[in-house]
Amino acid sequence: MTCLFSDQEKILHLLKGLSNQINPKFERCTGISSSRYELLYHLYQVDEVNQSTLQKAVNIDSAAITRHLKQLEVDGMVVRSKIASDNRVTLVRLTEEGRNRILGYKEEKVRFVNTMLNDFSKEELDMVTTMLNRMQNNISEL
Amino acid sequence: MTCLFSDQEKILHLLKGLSNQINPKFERCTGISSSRYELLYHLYQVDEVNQSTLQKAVNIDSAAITRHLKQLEVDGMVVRSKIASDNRVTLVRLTEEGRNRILGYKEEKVRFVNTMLNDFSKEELDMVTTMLNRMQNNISEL
DNA sequence: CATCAATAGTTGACGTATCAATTGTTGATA
DNA sequence: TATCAACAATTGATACGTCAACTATTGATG
Repeated sequence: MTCLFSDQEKILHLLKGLSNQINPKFERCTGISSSRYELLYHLYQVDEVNQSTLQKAVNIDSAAITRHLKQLEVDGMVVRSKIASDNRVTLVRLTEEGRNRILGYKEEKVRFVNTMLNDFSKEELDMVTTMLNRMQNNISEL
Repeated sequence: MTCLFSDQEKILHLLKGLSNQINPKFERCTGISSSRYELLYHLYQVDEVNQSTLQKAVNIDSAAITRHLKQLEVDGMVVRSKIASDNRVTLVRLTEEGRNRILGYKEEKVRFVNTMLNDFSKEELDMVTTMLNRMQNNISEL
């Protein structure tokens, strides 16, 4: 089965395939979805934020943010509260429970990424990073 | 807003963000989803295949394959037929219509990938390709 | 001060991917 | 030949992400 894709096209295919595989595997390995993890981990660092800055940090649609946070609140990982000075915004913060659990997830995540990037040198890591960033920039205004 | 992620973790984040952006943009630019495109394009090359080999080529879940092909059949891009020698398999092939349309999509796709990889040298393309392949291998048995 | 554009968050509709379970068929083997 | 494991395709449940439309609030400008 020959492949008539150009090099460029192959990269698109690879990218798609890789990230389709990552999500389920990440969750199986760590016990949490990668989006949820990023939300929690960001909260871990900043203590308290409103949703829209959280949205920018994690870079997924705000509709998805709302739904994730609602579920994380049900799960007791997160509390949401209104702020008096501006009734539009809702602040989000980790609960004690969430703060504790995130540490376990973090460990599993590190194990996961280390497996994935197991044989990568420091230089290679830098290279992929900048390349992925360049791709992102190149399509950012489409 | 400082970022306490390790280099490895950033790559995961980038990968996710990139591929989340790619899918909607690809569809806006080309007029077809990237999965559908890959299915059609593969069919264009092989003339006729059964679904499971198509599934392996495109590398998405067989449930998704079934649904895509059903819709593509409704859209008149594809025909599915049974084979006498083995009643389990269904063969898929492009219609004339599909065969014509894929060419237009192909052009738009090439334009899209060229934009995304606009400033990449041949060496860089090779490098990303092998790196993405390595990552895929590294997580393949998780 | 009234109006109106901008902002924060939410909801609904939709597309797509996964996994698990199911149906129907085939082929090997006891 | 009857049984049973393997296989192809399908379906149902679930999760995630996007976009577009909507609500409520805020703040600036006439």
